[in-house]
Amino acid sequence: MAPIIQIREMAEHIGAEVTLQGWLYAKTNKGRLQFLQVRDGSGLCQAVVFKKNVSEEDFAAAKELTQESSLRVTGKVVANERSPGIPGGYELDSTSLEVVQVADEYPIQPKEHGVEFLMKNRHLWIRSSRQWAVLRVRATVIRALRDWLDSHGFLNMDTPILTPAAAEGTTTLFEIDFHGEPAYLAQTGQLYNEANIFAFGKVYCFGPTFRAEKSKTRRHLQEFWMLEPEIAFCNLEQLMEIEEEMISYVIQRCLTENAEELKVLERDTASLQRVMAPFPRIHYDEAVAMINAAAEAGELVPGYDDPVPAMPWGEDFGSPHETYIAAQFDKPVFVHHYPTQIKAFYMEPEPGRAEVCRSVDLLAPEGYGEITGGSERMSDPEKLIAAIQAHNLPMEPYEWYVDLRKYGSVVHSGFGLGIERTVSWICGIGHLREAIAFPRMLQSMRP
RNA sequence: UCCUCGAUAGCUCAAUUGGCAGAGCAUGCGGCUGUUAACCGCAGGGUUCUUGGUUCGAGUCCAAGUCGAGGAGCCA
Repeated sequence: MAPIIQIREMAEHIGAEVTLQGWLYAKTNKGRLQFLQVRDGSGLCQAVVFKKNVSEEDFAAAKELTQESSLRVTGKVVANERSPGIPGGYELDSTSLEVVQVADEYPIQPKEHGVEFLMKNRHLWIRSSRQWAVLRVRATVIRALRDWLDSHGFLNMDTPILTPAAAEGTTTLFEIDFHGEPAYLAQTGQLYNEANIFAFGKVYCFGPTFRAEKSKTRRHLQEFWMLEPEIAFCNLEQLMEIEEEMISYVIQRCLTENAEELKVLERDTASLQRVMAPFPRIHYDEAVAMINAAAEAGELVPGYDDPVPAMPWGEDFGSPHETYIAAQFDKPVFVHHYPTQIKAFYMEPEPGRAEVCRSVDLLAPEGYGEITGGSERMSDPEKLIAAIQAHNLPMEPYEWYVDLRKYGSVVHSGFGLGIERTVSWICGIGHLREAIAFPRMLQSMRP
């Protein structure tokens, strides 16, 4: 019996007889010669079936195979420059074939399809090579993030998904019935992580978060995965260093571990190779000045036909503003010190200039938008209570949160990183829905 | 919530001013020893999103609705 191997390891078996097990991705029938494109989850390999090299029955069986039929195919691994595949350059010179199931007529063809059709068939679409590549990059991103954090003294702490109150008060939440009491699906684990750091120093949580926003754009999902590190004895400047080191590491890991996937996606890797710390940093004041200078000069938003709109100091950036700012740099750019009034209550105001706070967003290049948002947290209990009251939030749900500042309060900071946005950026794809296997979007949660 | 666009064969699309419903791919049958979304021949495949209206005549024009896409706001 030939050993069963994964297509990814073909190169290590040149000249050997092996068995591949997988599904038929595509087939070309040339009469006495058939080319079977077999995918097994790890890659894609062409199995060549010559009539004279296999039994009558096996040759006939190969002829009956439809797209996505499951099979096992045995043969000799041959290096051949002409062979397509992931990775390319190897093929299987088949000697025998076992059909597991002949698939029904498969709806997705190797050609252009519309979004609606593909989303309706998402359970099948994930088998297609582009989707397969994106989701493998996603796995690498998550693995690399965890590796970096785990090896830099962070402890993984899981935070609750069922929560009694809004963490930030502003965003729309999914309300559920917690045995007669209203509860909400978490939109962040941050407040709990702030408790965790006083026990463990440096922590991160990673899990799904939920936003019931009426957003219907390529940059929004109703359910997305967020990584949230939180660090004790860490100020805003130190936070930015952590972010840029971690993200540079993740990009470089993807470049080495997912070279084949990025090739499938036809991603321009030169722009990713530039993503090395340090990243440029600009103050909110500076960003507003850049935007208004561009607006005055009549510059267009990169990628759009609309001019950059002017904005008054004190407002949050609109989507066109973010796109314009990010396009001025060839690396991700930090924008820090946003106006206090547009940010969450727990952010530390800048000493001596309380109208701005010690917050920072990281904007990805190429129009991929905000991929992290973070800040130095308020560490004085009296100021925190005042902030909660100023935002008209109820005191009771935050009592434990204020408590943290009474027993050994320290300067601390943290941020959240959106996984789907990061994956979309790395893969160069146009919509977040492709960066998660089964996206939840406004008016769409099937399959 | 607002703005813009769209819906025709299983899929992707075409159909001139309102005048016979079309093609490619997929499917079935046949052919082919190097295909890369192969190619060649033959065949089958339609409630033109729904409802109403205008007209001798509507895929095409009008109205309402449904569904989808892109964008704004908000955000990661």
